Amino acid sequence: MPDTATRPQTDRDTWVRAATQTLADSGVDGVRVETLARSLGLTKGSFYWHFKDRRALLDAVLEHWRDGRIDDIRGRTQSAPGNEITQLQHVIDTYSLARNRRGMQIELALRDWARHDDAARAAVDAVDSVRLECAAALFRAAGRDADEAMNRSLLLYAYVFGLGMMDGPRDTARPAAARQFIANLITGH
Amino acid sequence: MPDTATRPQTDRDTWVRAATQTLADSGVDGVRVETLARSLGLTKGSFYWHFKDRRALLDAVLEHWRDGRIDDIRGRTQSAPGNEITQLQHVIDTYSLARNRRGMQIELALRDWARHDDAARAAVDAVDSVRLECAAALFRAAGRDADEAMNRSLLLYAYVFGLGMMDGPRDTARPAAARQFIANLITGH
DNA sequence: TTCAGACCATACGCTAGCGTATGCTTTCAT
DNA sequence: ATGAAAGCATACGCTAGCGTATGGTCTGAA
Repeated sequence: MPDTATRPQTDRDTWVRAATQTLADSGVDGVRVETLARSLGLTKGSFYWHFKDRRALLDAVLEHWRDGRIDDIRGRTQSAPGNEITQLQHVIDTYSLARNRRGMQIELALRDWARHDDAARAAVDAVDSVRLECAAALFRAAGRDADEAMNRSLLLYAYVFGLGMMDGPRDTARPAAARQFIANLITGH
Repeated sequence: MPDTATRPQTDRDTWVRAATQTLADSGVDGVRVETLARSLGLTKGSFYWHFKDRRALLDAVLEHWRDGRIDDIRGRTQSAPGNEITQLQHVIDTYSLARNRRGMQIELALRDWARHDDAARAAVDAVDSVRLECAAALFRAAGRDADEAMNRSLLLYAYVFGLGMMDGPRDTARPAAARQFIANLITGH
């Protein structure tokens, strides 16, 4: 019994992972099934056995990303004893630091994709709403009222993604003092 | 004497403008010379008379955008009597409001393009550095020291572009109170 | 008038990529 | 052992798009 639900996924996931990588590097339009096949040492014959068409692959990428992000966010913002602000600052660092560059690349590629594609838009929106809600919960736990909590959350995420966009592939890490100053403005400390 | 410098530009500009429009709507990869030609009621024969190749058109788009932006920014931040903060808040509104959606679409398309293309990266960087410097000058005029001025400028622009990215084609204008709260956090009032 | 050059259309060859059709192996249950 | 299905390769037709070649028209200057 090959795990009637999970087992047949592993091969599909190979394609999904490769597609995600290409997405991060070259954008959606860079995700081509023949190119992907070559980079995997396979051919289209394989691809079209696992997926109906190119669109099905893209949808799988979206689903995979969305679920992974939501799990990650939930794990990252749960269980805050009394140091919610520290936790929020950590969230900022997670996104704005040079490490995790890959995650940011995927974010940016997805968000650009979302400008033309409804499914991508839906995935991004779903993740954003979880992110905003979780961050707002932390702000509320730190004593802010509901409106302010949401506004600060919005500022937080808009800032980190905007920064990722402006910085491009620059590895010039910004001075820690600068990062700290901005983080304090956002969190209010 | 047909303006040996400016006159021959007008026809080229027709292509550049159309390309910029398509860029905003569909990203760089949507800018195709045959498609563009059709939408202009022309053919490739015309295009390849004005441009060496597709790349030349893209470079012209970059140059046109860069010069236009820099002029605009300079005009928008010059001549600040004593109300620099008001001026900065106006900059935030300019970008984050639903109007001027087109400008934001171009920004986002260019910035995504800049992730893979060095020339686009250079154009974006050039504009950003002018923007940041001008905004920082306003902050300094409002009494902030050089470091803080630059940090707040960075926060300001990262926020507006990040917001543009998160909002997508949503026309749900955010409540004025929310926008005001965030603008006050950024400017420090 | 006539000739040059600006401006544009038509037609061509070429490539990348999509999706389909078909056949070859390997595995696994009967 | 054998038939079915999983998993993959090969070969095909088709389209969009690039860049080139070539020829047409129209205008202004000599």
